[in-house]
Amino acid sequence: MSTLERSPRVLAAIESLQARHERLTPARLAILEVLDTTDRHLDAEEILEQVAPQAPGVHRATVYRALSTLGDLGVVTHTHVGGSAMVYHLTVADPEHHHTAHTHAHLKCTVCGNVIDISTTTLRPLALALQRDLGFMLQPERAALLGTCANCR
Amino acid sequence: MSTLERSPRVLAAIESLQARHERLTPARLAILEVLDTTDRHLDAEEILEQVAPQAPGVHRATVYRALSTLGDLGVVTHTHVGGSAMVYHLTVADPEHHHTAHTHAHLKCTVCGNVIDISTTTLRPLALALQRDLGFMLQPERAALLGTCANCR
DNA sequence: CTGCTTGCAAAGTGTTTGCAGGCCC
DNA sequence: GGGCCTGCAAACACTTTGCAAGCAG
Repeated sequence: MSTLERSPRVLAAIESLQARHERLTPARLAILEVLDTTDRHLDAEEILEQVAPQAPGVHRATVYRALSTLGDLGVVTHTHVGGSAMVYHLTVADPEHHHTAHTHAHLKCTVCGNVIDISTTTLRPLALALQRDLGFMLQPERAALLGTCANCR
Repeated sequence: MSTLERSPRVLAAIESLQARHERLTPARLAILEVLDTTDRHLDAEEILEQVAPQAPGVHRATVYRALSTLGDLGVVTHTHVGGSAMVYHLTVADPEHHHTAHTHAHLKCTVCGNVIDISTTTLRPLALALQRDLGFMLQPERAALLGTCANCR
């Protein structure tokens, strides 16, 4: 009764899987739906917990392997934000206009640990400067910027 | 014969230790000198290796504990650059003009793994924007920016 | 059926901690 | 000589991997 409603983002992810002849397994589907449902950034452990009701018995290692595969496909983005575990989220924002996928960078408050998303457009000037001066091509969606958030100042 | 030459940076660090009534042990001194000597960013394992000749028998756990203490003192800065181990370096650039200590941010190439230092002045516009728009106070020296370096493009 | 995926368990990194003894101040 | 610091070993958090069985296509 819950597998009937599939969000466009999950459908797009499934298409990506099939386009690359990757198999659509219960574990992978459950992970995609967990990532689609949440608005937070989840680490592997949290994903495992939230996958359990949908697909009982899914193993920790399977979560890691699935996330790795989905990451290779570009369906999922992983970010390592200072000190803690890797966090994952869906890459695709809109299947129809995937060229406008709204990627984002991450701020992490070193006090409360919260992760704040910021649009990559905020980083564009910096990215251009780095490219111009150093030939360094920034991947803004994988940037992890540490600091103190407004609440914790 | 090797402990005779102590760089100003190490001397400043020792002063900081003593000012806080922290003890100057062989392990701590050796770590400071290793960090002072190198121009790279070392992780705990590398520090351990390089400390060995100076202070044989120093244990891994001691390195971590010393780095933690030195970090609390502000003498050492630690940065967690995407995916790999924490890296450490001396904070103080110049004991005479410590208000001009040349802090830096870190770029990491996701292909070759190299860490590139950039001056925090490059990040100033971004820092100001984040502060203005979100009240987020960026700590530029702990920023870890991922991307592709000029060589690996 | 074929072989990609999974579950399980074990190993692999990177880091922290409890405890008894040692050494700095 | 008091108490911080260390060595040791074990625990810890996170992630990867070898292998045999399972299921998607």
